Amino acid sequence: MGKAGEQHTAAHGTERHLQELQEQLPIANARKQLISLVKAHQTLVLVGETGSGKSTQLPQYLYKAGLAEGKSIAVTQPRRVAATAIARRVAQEMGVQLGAEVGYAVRFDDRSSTATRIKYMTDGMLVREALIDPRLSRYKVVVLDEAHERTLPTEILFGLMKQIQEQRKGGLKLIVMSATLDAAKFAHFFDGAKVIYLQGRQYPVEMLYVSEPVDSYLDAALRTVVQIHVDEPSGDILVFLTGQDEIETLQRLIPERSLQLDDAESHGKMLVVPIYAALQPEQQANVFKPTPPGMRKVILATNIAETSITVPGVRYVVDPGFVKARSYNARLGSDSLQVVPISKAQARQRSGRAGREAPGKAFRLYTEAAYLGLQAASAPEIQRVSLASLALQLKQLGVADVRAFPFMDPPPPTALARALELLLALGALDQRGALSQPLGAQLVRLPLEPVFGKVLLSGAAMSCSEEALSVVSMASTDPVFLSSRNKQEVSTEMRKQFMSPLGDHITLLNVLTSYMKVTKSERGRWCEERLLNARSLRKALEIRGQLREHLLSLKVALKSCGDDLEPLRRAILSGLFMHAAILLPDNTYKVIASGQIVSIHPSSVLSGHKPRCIVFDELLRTTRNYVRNVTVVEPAWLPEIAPIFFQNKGSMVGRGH
DNA sequence: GAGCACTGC
Repeated sequence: MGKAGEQHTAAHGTERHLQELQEQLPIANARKQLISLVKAHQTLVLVGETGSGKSTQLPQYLYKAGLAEGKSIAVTQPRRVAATAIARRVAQEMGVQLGAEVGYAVRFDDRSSTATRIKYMTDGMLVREALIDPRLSRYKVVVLDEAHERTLPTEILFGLMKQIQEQRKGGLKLIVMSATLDAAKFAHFFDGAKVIYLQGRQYPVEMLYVSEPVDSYLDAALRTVVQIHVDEPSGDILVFLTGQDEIETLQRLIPERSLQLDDAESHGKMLVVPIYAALQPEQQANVFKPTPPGMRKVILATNIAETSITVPGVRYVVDPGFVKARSYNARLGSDSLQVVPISKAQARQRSGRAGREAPGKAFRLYTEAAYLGLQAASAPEIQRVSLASLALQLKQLGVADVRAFPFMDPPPPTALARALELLLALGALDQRGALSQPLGAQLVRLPLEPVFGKVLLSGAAMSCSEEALSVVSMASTDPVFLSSRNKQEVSTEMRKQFMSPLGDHITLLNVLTSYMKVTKSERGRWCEERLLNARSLRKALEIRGQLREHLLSLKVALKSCGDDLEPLRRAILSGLFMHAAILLPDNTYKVIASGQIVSIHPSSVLSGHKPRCIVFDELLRTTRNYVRNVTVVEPAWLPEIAPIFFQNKGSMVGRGH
């Protein structure tokens, strides 16, 4: 096909860049100014480009200037790796032991002590600390980094900080750090906080757009990769795709296409490496291996390469402009996963990946007009997810009326109403809407969605805490059964040895129970032979251990129900009753709570079976409404286990045929 | 009888 690539044209420079903004400084030159600004203002909004050093340098400046006043500086990050990596680097720069003056705290890993004065942590960890100490009294300064990502915990911290600042009357400084231009919004929310811009260390990236919209972005991506390979000097190519399927397709097509190229007209061979979250760790490691001489690496990535993973050596980015995003329908209580256009902020983030080490080029497989038509940023998480856990935490934080909490962007009223209804139905709230004792108070301590917390606590009450621990831990991790189209039959065969006619939860329990009996050194191989995701199982076991500790501290007896799994299934129902469904004559199911018609997902062990009544974890809308992770229950249990909820639905259960 | 992006406590 020679050089017949996409027609790309250069951008005309209409994009507003940080460089054009006033007061922009390299952080080292701004040191004194920053310190005095923090002294003078209660809240500061810091906009820093990539590589501005704001996350590593600023906390050190403030600490050395004595602004912690004997207390500590908390720096939050949305991701564990960032929190731990930055803490290590800062400890090294300051020449102190990690865990002494500088430390970090993330789930399963606490490297902090009473001596820690600069504490890096995930935003969720700071929320956990606030649940115990709502005034965050051990901190003098809180830094909310990557605020533009608008994660659910950071969202809570925004409102909480506003409240604490009133209570502590200037006793707590807040610094909001953002990589994008949302500064005005943050500043406005925090009553006109001072905004500072910091210069970064990023090389220029040339933006290239297609001149006409493309029919198929996958085709266009393939052609563009080949075009770059033929026309451009050395440097690796990063392609953003929406999922495993697309990655596997291009993984097959790129080598086929490159066979048709003469080595003379291109720069050696292309080495195609995939990267996505579900990929096994050993294969993930391939993206970090240096590109062999005379070759060009083509990285096929999901969104994981947008923020979580930085691949070295990338000079060219190919961006089709789409992402697979989850959205939550509060009214129906269902999720859907759809391929949608990215936002301008995401487009900038993606193209920025070409300029980490040298000037680069970004090939956008959409027109410049299309770019200008994208929404500025994707909707914050709070607009897109179930708010049950958030509402529960706000109650613990002393917010009597969660609707009146100072949200930066208020969540949809229906979503908040649904969350409160669910908490009431679970028994986590009393009739006045306060946290119930002891259930509500126990649920808020557990690092689980409230529905799964309820499963666990009911399991404990029904003398099957050991089994409930396993079920809930397995439900909290990524799928354990590896799925790849080519290994389909083997995978199904392997699953049989764990399969239970009682459903997926019991099947998952069987997997974890077997896994726990395997010696540590054998576990990797054991998983490999059975096509099980080793990482998921390792994580499930970690979660299980942590939850077990929680049960012990709640003084809950740890018991096993042995072979009689009825109490366990009742426990599962006691948390998931909103997701109970009854068989209809046409072999579909009707969700009792919402009236939705659903089918059992073909990946479920119950697919093809027709139990009269089921409960499930998740309702996903794709080609149909599918439910996943399903357990068989008895219709008669419904009014026993959730009497208030099923009082008026009794007749419907009876009709269940 | 399909096909799930990514985080986190």
